Amino acid sequence: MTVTFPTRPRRDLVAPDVAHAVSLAQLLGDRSRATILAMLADGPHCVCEFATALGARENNVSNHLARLRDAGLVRATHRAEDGRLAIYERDEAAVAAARAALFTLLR
Amino acid sequence: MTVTFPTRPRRDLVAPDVAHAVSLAQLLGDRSRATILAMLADGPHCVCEFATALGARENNVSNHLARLRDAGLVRATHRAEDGRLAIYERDEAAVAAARAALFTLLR
DNA sequence: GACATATCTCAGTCACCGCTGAGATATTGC
DNA sequence: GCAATATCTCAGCGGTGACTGAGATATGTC
Repeated sequence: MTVTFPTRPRRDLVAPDVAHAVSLAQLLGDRSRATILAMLADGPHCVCEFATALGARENNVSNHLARLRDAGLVRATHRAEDGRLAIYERDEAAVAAARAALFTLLR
Repeated sequence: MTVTFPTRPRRDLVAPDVAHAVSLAQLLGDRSRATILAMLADGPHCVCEFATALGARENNVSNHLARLRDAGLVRATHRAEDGRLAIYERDEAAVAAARAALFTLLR
């Protein structure tokens, strides 16, 4: 049920801890990173594919991928066919956890 | 089903449009705004309550609320008891739409 | 009316973050 | 070995955005 506003403002309210959800939202709040995550929903991609689709430089994309890696949302693998390519894929468990954290904010 | 990485990188990939989800994530990517939205899940609050809970100044909170208002996520009302108080409540339809947009990013 | 309270607006400042440029590493193909 | 390709790292620059300070408005209280 929804609580109605009391007669007088309350001064004892405690701010909920939103730090985790905020850091996730900051990651999603960039066009490049959001696009990367959306593209990864359809399967793995290499850095050069992101760079082409985004119209961005590869070192720029690499920086964004490092942020996503640090957050655990994606991981890099290498294929035997061409060891130069860094193939990125989503960590589905981490993505599900991120979904849950953001939904808690907007529950 | 998940698509595996092809033999060669593709150069014809198109970046999906994530603009709306990104702007929402930017709104959530700030501790003050995220806290405000989380507090509003339990019912309406006035500006001074947010300011106290956040340890922030009221003009600062007012600025954040203006951002959330512009995005349509919250709206302000005034009670008859004290017309000075601006009581904020969430727009549940807009919040649901925001949830859906962010879910699309992490689908 | 005078004062206090609650909120809003906006210009100015400062810190953070994304992009660039340069250079390094590793792998493949000739 | 040498050149090309793919990626990574990092310092530096510039723009965006959050916080502050000052002032305005509106309402409530005495």
